[in-house]
Amino acid sequence: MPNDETKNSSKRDGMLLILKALAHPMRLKIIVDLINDEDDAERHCTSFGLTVSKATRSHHFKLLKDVGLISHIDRGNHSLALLRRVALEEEYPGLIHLLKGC
Amino acid sequence: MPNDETKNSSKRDGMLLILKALAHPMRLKIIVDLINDEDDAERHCTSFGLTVSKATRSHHFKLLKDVGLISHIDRGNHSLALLRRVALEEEYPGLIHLLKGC
DNA sequence: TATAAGGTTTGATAAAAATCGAACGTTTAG
DNA sequence: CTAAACGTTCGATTTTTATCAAACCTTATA
Repeated sequence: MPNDETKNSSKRDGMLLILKALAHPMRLKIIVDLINDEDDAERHCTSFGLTVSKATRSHHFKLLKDVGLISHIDRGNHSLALLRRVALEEEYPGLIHLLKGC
Repeated sequence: MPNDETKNSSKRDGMLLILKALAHPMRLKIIVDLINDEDDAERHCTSFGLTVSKATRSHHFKLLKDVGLISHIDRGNHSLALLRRVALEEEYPGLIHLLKGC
């Protein structure tokens, strides 16, 4: 059974990944846009107005998915992003509210 | 008068700086330690158990101060860090609570 | 099924951050 | 006042992250 130090440290590691993922202007914009869309609609990856190559765009969405901020529906020639709102609220309570105003 | 887009974007810029500052294991540990110290004591920069050179340590504390997470009292041969708890709670409500558990 | 329209992966390059040693500054102790 | 102790700044290096073009993959459509 892990002691408190271990528990805290692993929890902090997860938080660190989230913070790293958010610490980039494009990725932060994506997440904030998704948060501010109350309808929780699936969004095309191209619908965020990002002015980078598709390779770079793909890189950022993969990163956001890998840390659990979004789920990512891959339909081959069609890529959709969806905020993991409920899961995030449970795992990192307050995170969404913190970013909401941005 | 700035429109919403401008307002949001500058608010997001501030948030981005905070997120970047927190997106490093040492800096996150420093802030979480300060948050979990309910007494809001001033802490020696050496008291966080960071295993880096003093130049690097100084670099991280400067960064945390520059984004407003801590205030930094420089007494020449003595450096103290203090969480800007009230200001942070006002400017980024929920941030401290979010990090508290880590 | 062939082709077009995305998205992803790979490999290379560019940009940003972290790190350290050395030189310097400031305070305190002797 | 001098030396010791500690923090900061500077310059150079290393490590990490971001970026893109090209090749490839997946789906939809003619």
